[in-house]
Amino acid sequence: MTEVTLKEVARASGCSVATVSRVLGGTRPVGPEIALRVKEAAERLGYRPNQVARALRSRSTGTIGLVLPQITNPFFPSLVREVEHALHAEGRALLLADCNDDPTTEAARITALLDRQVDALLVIPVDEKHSRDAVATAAARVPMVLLDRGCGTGVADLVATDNASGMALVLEHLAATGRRRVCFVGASGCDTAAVERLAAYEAGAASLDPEAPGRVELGDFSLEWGRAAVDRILPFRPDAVVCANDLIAVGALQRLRQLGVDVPGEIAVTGFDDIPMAGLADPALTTVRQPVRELAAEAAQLLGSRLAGQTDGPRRSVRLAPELVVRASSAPRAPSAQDAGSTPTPEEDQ
Amino acid sequence: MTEVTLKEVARASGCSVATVSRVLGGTRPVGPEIALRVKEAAERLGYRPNQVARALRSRSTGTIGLVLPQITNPFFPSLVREVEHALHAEGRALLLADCNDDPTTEAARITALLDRQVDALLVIPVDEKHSRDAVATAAARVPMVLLDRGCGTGVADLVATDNASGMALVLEHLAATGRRRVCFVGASGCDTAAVERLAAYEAGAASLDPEAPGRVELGDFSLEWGRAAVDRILPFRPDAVVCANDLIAVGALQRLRQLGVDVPGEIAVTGFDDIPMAGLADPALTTVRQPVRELAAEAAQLLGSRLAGQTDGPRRSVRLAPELVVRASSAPRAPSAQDAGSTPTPEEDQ
DNA sequence: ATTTTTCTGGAGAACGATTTCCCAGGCGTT
DNA sequence: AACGCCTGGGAAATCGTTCTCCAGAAAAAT
Repeated sequence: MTEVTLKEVARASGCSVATVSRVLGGTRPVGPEIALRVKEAAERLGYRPNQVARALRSRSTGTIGLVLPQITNPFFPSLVREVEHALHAEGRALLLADCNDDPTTEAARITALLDRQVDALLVIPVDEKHSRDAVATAAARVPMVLLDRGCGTGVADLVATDNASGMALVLEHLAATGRRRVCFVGASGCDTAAVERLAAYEAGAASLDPEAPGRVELGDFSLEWGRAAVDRILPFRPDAVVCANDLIAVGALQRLRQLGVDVPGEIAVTGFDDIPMAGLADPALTTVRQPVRELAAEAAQLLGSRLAGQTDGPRRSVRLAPELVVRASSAPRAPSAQDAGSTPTPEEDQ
Repeated sequence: MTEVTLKEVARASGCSVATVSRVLGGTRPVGPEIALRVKEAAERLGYRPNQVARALRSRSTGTIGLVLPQITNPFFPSLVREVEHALHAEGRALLLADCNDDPTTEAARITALLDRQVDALLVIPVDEKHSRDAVATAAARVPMVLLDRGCGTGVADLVATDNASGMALVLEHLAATGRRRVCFVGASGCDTAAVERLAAYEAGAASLDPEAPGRVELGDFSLEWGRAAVDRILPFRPDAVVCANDLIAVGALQRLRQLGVDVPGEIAVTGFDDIPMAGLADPALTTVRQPVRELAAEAAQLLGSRLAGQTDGPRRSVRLAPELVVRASSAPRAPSAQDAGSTPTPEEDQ
């Protein structure tokens, strides 16, 4: 019933532990008949190498830590899933830490994982500024890849979606479908997703309609904020509401429906992320799909190359292009001319 | 830059590694002045005990493995979150494994975690039958607690929601609000959640209306099935649709809305789990809230007691009572008498 | 035939902590 | 004063691997 160790396999096959280790690990050539005896004995006894002992000796646990703000954020589960699969495919395991959107616990989780001798860290930082210290000191000790969100510059490698081009896709789409008075509902948070999407919106919106830049409202990445923001932007009579993520957008949709506003007839609504809920909203939400699988694969590969010795190259920053998913919430307006009172756009009822 | 070890602390404080270990671990009393020297040196050097070495010696990694079917199933993230917090609160870490709803990869993940010397396993089994072998053999090696779903009897400890009483709450509620022709949309899967909820429905529905047992349709735990199932039960003109989980229910709501059926006016819809999406559906979904935090806490505590030596007691099975969350989707019908044709219930318009 | 290289296998030292065993004093008892 | 007990501390074994030496034999080169 007790654990089968190398020593027992050695005894059973009549040779030394060194030889057994060599046979099983393929480290050095071993005579064919002894190799066979060893393999048989190991098989027969059901030997499984003790990863802890192996880790102690080889100074590598084969474990990767993943620290994220909140697993309950609906964008993360699919990301976690892909990361887990990518890591398991190379024989590594995933230590998961949820830090409740709090930089302090984030720091605590990071040191806890370092104490456990993780080979590397994947971190989705909570806050661009407040996460920085913990991330930087940790990055000095193990390879670290930031995922989905950045954390200052030059602190660690980064794999993230190209928020700017995603937002540009949204604005082009809205422009192409005749929307002119666009508002933005974003988050005032200090994570890079919030910052970059806002910046990209402002850049794009300015070029879209220079003299009448859209109204910008900032709250947090929540459904409740989406609902509340609608009441604050409605007086500006927008014909499109660009939201910084899908949760906000779904909240906005709910409130608009409650107020009897026609979406997409009067107002188009767009999100960002393409969480599962987006396709199920009513109307289905036009959004920007993050390349989740590719993000995970890229992060895993980058991590792998850092672990394989490329530990001192320059910091890499990989941006993956997202994809626009057009759904009902931004469908072109039927020529109902219902909103002729506010901003008459003569070319729309040709 | 290199790792600070016990030996270095010993040298810096002028005593042996044994003494340092005793001071820091509090294993045995040590003279006050030496203890102080040691603590100062450890602090000054920034000593952090190497958990791998500690694990090898003490035969305990402080790591718990969690194996679940699919992290993307919207019920699981909150459960994972609570489990993670409960474990971290006692200084343990969580190794996460997602097995893609496949019993074969589930078995592979379990052995991978065992090879990593996890102290115990938390498993949400994919399938009551096909998961059994892997779970049973693993349970023979480490403490194991099944979470949310069972896996045969007597295989391992179990902490789960009392599905039967949850379903009973739903049926009582529907009966109390005057629903008579109830249909059930469930899952034909072999996990205990599906089985128990179906069984409880059949028991409760029979006692509710003995001569006209409701129609039962079985598919899987998905939104798509919820949509499809609506078309199959509508010919039976139900006034309530009980769904085995929230995903099915939300799918059903969508299809019913598409067909122009009034919910809850004509038909009430209920779900199970209370995933975040439930409160956001339109109409908001009446459902059964699983006590997620309590499930996690109970599982962690049970695991703790097993790890503390209670390894040979009888298998425990803990069932936690869920809570009915009444929302709009099952509101009592306004006395509009719109459905007078199907099942006239004279007492409802008093 | 002798020297050098290669090749195979074993003995044993790490890895970094915990823990057992042992020893040197200090104190109390007879 | 002698003996035993208790206390505080160090030396060393241990956990299960990996890996570096080292020794002997066989093969190759001189």
